Amino acid sequence: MCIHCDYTTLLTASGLEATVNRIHILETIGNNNCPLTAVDIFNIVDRTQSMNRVTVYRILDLLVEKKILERLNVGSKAAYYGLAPNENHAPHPHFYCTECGQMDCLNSESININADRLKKSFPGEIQKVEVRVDGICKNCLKQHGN
Amino acid sequence: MCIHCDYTTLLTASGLEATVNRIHILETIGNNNCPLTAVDIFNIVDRTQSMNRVTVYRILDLLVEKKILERLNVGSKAAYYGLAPNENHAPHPHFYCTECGQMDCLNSESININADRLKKSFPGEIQKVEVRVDGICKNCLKQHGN
DNA sequence: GACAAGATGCAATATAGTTGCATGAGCAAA
DNA sequence: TTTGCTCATGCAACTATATTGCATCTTGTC
Repeated sequence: MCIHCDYTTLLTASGLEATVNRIHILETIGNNNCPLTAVDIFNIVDRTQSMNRVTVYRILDLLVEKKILERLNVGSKAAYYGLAPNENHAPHPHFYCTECGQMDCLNSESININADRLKKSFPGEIQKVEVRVDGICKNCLKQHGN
Repeated sequence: MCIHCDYTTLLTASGLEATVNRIHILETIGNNNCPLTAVDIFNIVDRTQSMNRVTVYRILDLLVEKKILERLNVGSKAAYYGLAPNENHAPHPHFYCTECGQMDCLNSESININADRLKKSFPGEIQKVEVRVDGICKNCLKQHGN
């Protein structure tokens, strides 16, 4: 997904050490074209480099806090992680298939959002607006259809 | 929150028995002005009517499936449940305070969403568009501020 | 009342994420 | 190079959330 992001730079720019584990996790997410759960990430990373489950959770938490990753949520299930919006990635909505559980990135132009009204009147601080489209993906529709 | 919805009618219209437990759960959610977690609902209901935890989960799942309730999700935490959009309730976005975990309903006009483009081009079936605003609520801002 | 279908309860289990504490790696001053 | 510090990681135990299987109870219908 991301041939533009230099993970080492991303990490050091946020004041984090660019450790092997962090790079592996970022590469795993970046090489995938859709967000992954912590368990997915652990399984993929652990195939080649042994890494502790807890370390995965801790790195994910840290990178979300530093806004290098974004956490996406969906019905009562595990959170998904993808690269956070940055100069190479516009913020974009996600599609979640309620049949197969697949999460996909949608084009940033596919949905138009205007939160100006809210931003003007809201008495708290707004950090982000997350848009998730739920439905049934093409593949599942095909399998069910006939 | 909802003095307009007749829960018994809502249930039977979906082909469900209007059991005491289901009514209690719907009343609990409807009387609250913001979405609640399954644990919240269990605690509230169980104070007056003894009800099994599992029953709460099962009823919530069922009512979400029948689109009487909607399930809202947030970072790695328990799901929240609110009344689903219907003739008395326009679909609306939600605000989630990352400090205190409070979830609130926003006015349906506060954010303008246009998904026409997606709906035209998307190859699957779109069931709903969920919008969640994350940030820090007024109260938490005040406490932190000074 | 007897029956069937569906609802509920209970115990056990599964899944996701967190915590506390010990160890290890990397860096920097002496 | 050694010492000491800081931060990263590992491991085991734990918590929170949700689900399953099976037994029992309720409700509506005849």
